Parts: sequence; C-alpha cells; structure tokens
Amino acid sequence: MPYDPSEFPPFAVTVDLVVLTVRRHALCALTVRRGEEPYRGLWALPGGFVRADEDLASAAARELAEETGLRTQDSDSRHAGAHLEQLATYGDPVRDPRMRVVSVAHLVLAPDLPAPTAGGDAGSAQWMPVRRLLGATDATPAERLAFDHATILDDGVERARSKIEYSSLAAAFCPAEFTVGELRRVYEAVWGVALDPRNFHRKVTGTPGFLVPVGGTTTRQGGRPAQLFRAGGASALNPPMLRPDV
Amino acid sequence: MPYDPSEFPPFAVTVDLVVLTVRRHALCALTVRRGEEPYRGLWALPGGFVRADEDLASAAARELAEETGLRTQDSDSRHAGAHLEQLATYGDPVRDPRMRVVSVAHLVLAPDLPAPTAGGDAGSAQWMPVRRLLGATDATPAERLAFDHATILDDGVERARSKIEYSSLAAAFCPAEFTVGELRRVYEAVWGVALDPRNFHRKVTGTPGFLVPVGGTTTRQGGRPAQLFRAGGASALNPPMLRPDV
DNA sequence: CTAATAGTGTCTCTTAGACAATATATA
DNA sequence: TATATATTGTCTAAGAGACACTATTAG
Repeated sequence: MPYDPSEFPPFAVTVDLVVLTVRRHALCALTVRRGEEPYRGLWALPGGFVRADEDLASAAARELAEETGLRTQDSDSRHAGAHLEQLATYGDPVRDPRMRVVSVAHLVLAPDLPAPTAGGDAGSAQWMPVRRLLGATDATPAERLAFDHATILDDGVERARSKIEYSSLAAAFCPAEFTVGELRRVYEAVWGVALDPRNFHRKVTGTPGFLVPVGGTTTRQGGRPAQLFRAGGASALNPPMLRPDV
Repeated sequence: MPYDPSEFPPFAVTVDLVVLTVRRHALCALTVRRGEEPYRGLWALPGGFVRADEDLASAAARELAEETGLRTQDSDSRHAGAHLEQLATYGDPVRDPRMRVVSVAHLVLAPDLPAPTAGGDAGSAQWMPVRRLLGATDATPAERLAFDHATILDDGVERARSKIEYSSLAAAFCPAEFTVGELRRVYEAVWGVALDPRNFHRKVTGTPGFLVPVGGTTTRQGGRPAQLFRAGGASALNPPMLRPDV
C-alpha cells in the first residue's frame, strides 16, 4: 500500500505515564484527578499531547518533569534519576469518546518522593497503592481509573514485575545509595511476596557487577548497620531472580 | 494539561510489521521493495496506515493478511496461525521526511511459508535472512532498510530471541505438529547457536504442559522417526531455557 | 537485657551441561 | 553396511531454598 499523504486519517497522539514507586512497603502509582469530562472526578494516569516536533520519549520525560519534577536517568547519569521506558501503545478507536487518540504509554520507576505535587498544573496528583487501583475484587467506583488506564496500569505493573527478575531495575526504586535490605523490600513490595533475607543477600551480592559497595553504612532501618551499595553496571541478572509462587 | 481537541497536532499513524520465520536454518524477515521515494529501491518492512475506525492490532492483522495471506492465532485458535504481538512505537519527528508519522510496530512469528507473495499488492516481497539485513559488518548498501526499519527489525529480533527463553513461543515458528528436533532447530536459528539435542529433548519434554504428544511420528528430517507434538497450553517456561554464551 | 536487622555458613534437592549408549530410519 | 537423527541414562557442578548461627545496632 503506497503512502498517500493527502488522505491519511488524522490522529491525536498522547503519552500516558505509569509512574511507579514503593511507599511504606506498597507499590504505588501516580494518579491525577480529572477535572473535566469525560470521567470527571475519576483518577487518571498523567499524560498529555505529543508536540509537533517532539520525540515520544522526550514528550514522556517532559510530562514527567511537569507532573513530578523528576528527571530521567538519561539526562543525569548517576544520581537516582528515574528510569523511563516505553511500555505499549493503546489505540482502540473508542478509547476516548471525543476523538481518535492513540496513546503511547511509558513506564517510569522512581524512588520514593516526598510529595507528588511538585509541578505546576498537577494540583490533585497523588500516589495511590496499585492494589487499590487494580483490586479485581472490591474496587470502590471512586478508585476506578478513567479511560483504559486500568489496563495500561496493569500492563505497566506486570512489566515492572517481570523486568526486575532479570535486570537490576529494582534499584531504580531506591535512592542512589541503598542497602541490600532496602532492595529486598522493593522486590517484596513489587511482587507482593516475602523473600528470605539471607538467600536474597547471597544472590545479589554474589552476582558480579550487580551491586557496587560504596563504603559507608547506614542504620536507617534499625538493627545492625548495613553496607551501602549503588547499582552496578550489570543490567542483566543471569540466572534471574526467581519470583516465588509462579 | 487539559485536552483541547481543537489544537492537537495531527499525526499519521501506521503499523509496521516485523514478520519472522525460520527458513533453511536461518532467521528471516519479510521485506518489501520500495517502489517510490523516499528510499526508492531499498527494502522496507511491510506496513501501512491505520484506518480511521480500526484498532492497532486489527490493522496489523489486516496488513499481514494483505501481504502474506497469513491468519493470526486469535482468529484460528489451533492450526498454525501466526503469533502477533505489539512490539514498540517509533515516533521520531524526522523518521519520515514527508510528514509526522508515528509507527506502531508489531512482531509476527510465522511458520515457514512456501512463498511470500500470496497477497495482492506485495509484488516484490521477499524473505531476507536477518543476518544480512542487520550485519553490522559488511552490509551491502542495497540490503539496507529504509527509514528506521533496521532499528525496528533489530528490536523485533531481540524480542523474539528473549521471549523464546521463557515461553513456548518458538512453536509459532513451527507447523501445527512438529518434532523436538524441529523445535530445537528453531532455537538454534533464532539464537544462532548450537544446542545439545539430548539436553534440549530432556528439557522440553520434561516441562509439564509445554509439549503435547499427538501420536504419530515422522521422518521428515531423516534418521530415526521422531514423535510429533503440538504446543501445549503452558505459555510460561519456568525455569527458562537458558541461552548459551550470555 | 530484648528486639530488630545484617550477614555467613551449611545442608539438600533440583537442574543445566557434558557425554555414553541405544534405537530406528535412509542410502 | 555407513550415516543421520531420536531418545534414554549417567555423572558432575552450580544454584535455589531452608534454616542455624553470629554480629551489631537501638531501646
């Protein structure tokens, strides 16, 4: 089928963001309250239009900065920048009742932040526990997500859950320097399981290049002081960390 | 940022297809010769515009049928339908010199087909060995792909290589009934390595639900007749098949 | 002291990988 | 017969999971 630029159907293209963090042992997603129809009053994922001269990843990074003040890792290579990657694209013809909108969803993994309302126009942004947004059982209608955002969030959470199995991506949920116990609690929150602290310690410290000792210790968690590490260059974890119960 | 439908920038949205198969022990991709500018005469991935009332996956399935006559597995649940999944979306502002085009790439894994030109408008479609399209070393200019299609193909090949590690997706490269040896040759072609036939046999037949014996035998490959299997329902392979050399 | 977390060691069981040996077809 | 592929079995080394034990802080 040859291109015919004069008769292509016009689409609006947006980016939506699944921004995940771990707060108080729970996996949370950033949500914003919709102030207008459709779905007025419901929670939605942050997002917005891709500009005419803008790359998709740039649009996602820009929206992220606007909503949270977060920088991505690409721009600031070492200091706890958030991880950003493309997730998937959603283009059901009726997903937005107003017009044909194709949304390129992105996944952001961020360390715990003090408060989500750093940016300008996100007056009612909030970290919501993923369990409450996706709980198939008894979701309060007020906690339902607008549009197809529950599907997008579900896909993003599943991506995060599977990616930390075989990569060092879980460190993106931690501050620049962290302990083995903090990293383990990330896995436990994301997977919703309990891991044996001793076997976990042996696994992550025994994988070359996965963690780099940084010298100091901390007693943030109480108990015996723990060594501080930062994420090593090894992005591949082989053999992978095995998710229990699967 | 509130929606303002009256001033969103208009985009064209296309689907591009990375259609992979295994022919004569080599991983091959479906390519079409471009008949017009830009990139006239170069190979490109098949694809086309998403229609105004069409879902992304439907557009990909339609283009696939037009170019190859292949049906996807969703429509025909058991008989060697091709596997189709969304791959990623490419939206660099200058990826198409004529206009702003966002392309939602899809990955198709298909059994070996007699000839690629089953459809109507794909007069110059051809299976090309992936090695020659992506060979970083000495790629003939005539074998370069148009637009950013080399990047898309690379992403698709990498997706296929990693997904067969932990899923039964390799069976999508085989006919409906296949032998353990044929499945092993798929892994060998996709990964570009040699696998031990005995350990491979033990692994795949020892994983419950991965392969279902279908009763007959075949001697397609010469040698002792091999049992025929079809893909089992178990889509998850845990622990995964380990890719050597990594 | 107790409670909490960090970290090491040890045991068992499963499995990957190497490879010997046997089975059954074609040329 | 030789040759090719299929299939089973055996051995070893590595790693996961269970868990005893020690180390070091706070209260």
